[in-house]
Amino acid sequence: MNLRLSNDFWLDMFRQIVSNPNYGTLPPTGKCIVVEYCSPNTNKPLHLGHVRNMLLGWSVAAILAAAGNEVHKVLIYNDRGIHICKTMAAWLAVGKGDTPESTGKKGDFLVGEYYIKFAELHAQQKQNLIEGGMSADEAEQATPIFKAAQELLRQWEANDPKTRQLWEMMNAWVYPGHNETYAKLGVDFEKRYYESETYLGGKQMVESGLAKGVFYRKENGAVAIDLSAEKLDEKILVRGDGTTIYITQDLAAADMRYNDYQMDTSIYVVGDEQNYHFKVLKAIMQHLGYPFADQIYHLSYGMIDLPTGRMKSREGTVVDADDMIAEVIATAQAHTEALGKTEGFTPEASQNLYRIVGLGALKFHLLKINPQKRIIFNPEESIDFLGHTGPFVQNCHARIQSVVRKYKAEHQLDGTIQLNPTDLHPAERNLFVQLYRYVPALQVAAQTYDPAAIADYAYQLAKLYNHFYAECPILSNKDPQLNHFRTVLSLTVARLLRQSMGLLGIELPDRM
RNA sequence: GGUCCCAUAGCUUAAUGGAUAGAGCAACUGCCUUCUAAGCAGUAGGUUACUGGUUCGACCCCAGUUGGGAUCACCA
Repeated sequence: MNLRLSNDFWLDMFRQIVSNPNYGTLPPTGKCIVVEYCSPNTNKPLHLGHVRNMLLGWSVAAILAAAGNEVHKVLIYNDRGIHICKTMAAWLAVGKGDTPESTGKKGDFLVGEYYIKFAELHAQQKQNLIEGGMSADEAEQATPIFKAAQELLRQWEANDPKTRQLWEMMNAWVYPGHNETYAKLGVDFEKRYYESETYLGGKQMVESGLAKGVFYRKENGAVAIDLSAEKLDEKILVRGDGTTIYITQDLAAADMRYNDYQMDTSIYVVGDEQNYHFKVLKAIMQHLGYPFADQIYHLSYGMIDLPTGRMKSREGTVVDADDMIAEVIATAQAHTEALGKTEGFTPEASQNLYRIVGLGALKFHLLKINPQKRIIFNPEESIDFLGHTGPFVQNCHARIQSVVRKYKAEHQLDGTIQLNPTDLHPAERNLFVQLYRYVPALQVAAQTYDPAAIADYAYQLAKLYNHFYAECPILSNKDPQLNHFRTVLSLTVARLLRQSMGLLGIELPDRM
């Protein structure tokens, strides 16, 4: 009796899901959320750490939007500063006028080469100075290449036209390179901020903070705030010489963002090495009385390390995003060909499948893990395509589409379900329950800013479907109503698979 | 030294304070003459780092210990 009532309930629930094309989209909350993710420097290509950052940020934005929020995705470019000037100095020293056009190299990679070149030149020159009798500390600041970089920074800040021109030229090489990587990964930004446009704005905020008595001036003219009540100590906001520092620029950027969006919540997807920085940022914004300050949220994620330790771009030990993407697509191709899955595919369709499966594997691999956990990436070991993976879910979708194609070749699908609840198979009932759990899963993911909750949902759904698929014939029952019902069930599972995996930025192929 | 994060099976991991801690990989056994085997079914593998505490009940909350990581610039 219990079972029967229960089956009635679930069958009714299923009918509602089938007849509601908007199932899984939550009603508007009226809240405006800005998500900043990926804050690259313009002196090198994007690497695997950025990939985690971008996938996480993009996915959280998608989840929040599905949960009924107005979401704006933004990016900030660290396009100025000593790191850029180092690259410029190296290019002036040994670049021989090379450009992406003249070398045929992708712009961000070409610029990145000079960042490494700078480190090499600096190390050499430092060694020479030390051999000449200078102390290591002194030599660190005294190499000709370092001095050239410092001079470029001074000239940049003084608006020297030639320096600005060089800077703009090299940055202009980087942006198309990064854009290509964003496109490959399928991430996008509504608005791009540039530090070169925000870094001066902090001074006004400092003035108003001083006027409000939130900040105070030290003996040497530096401006500070006392955050010892928050266990964050005293923070300097402006140096004794009147120049601003990193935190001040971020305050200015936050202020500018508020002017642009008047958001209720501001999310920063940034690595956990900056936990302290964002605590300070939030505390200062609270002291300054910004309405959204309490809703500043640092979505902190763990670094991706190599088995040998941290990736260091200066030492050339980084895994470049482009290489990673290319490799995972190549691996997808090898697996797919070994399984003979692309018979009858056009070359274009095959390439597209490799791309979808490769990226699916990569994205699922990075998003299924709780963001705060650090990931050790071993380049020797390729990413899995079996078991708890993106391709597992993709394959489930493809086999559903295959069954549905066969049904549609012979019959009409009208979506009506005629089934006696007592005839419900346990595997079918389990699928009903999992379909119903989509909304709670989405709510949890939105509340905790955690795509892993969605990845787990999609995996569970695919796993339950595969069990059903093995247990229950879909097309070969004597009862045509049963065939129809199981096809509708399959279609609905496919829909929720697409919906959930879509929140992770993962496409699902119709054949694989 | 101060602050913060992490620790679950050999490996990677899951679990609003509530049922026998759930998966995947690796290992072993079965299943393609019916819908896609990137799959399914099964075997084996756990003192949830350690010690206490709170609770009717703790992987989960609290305190301490150990191990790993991050951070604490008038750097970014």
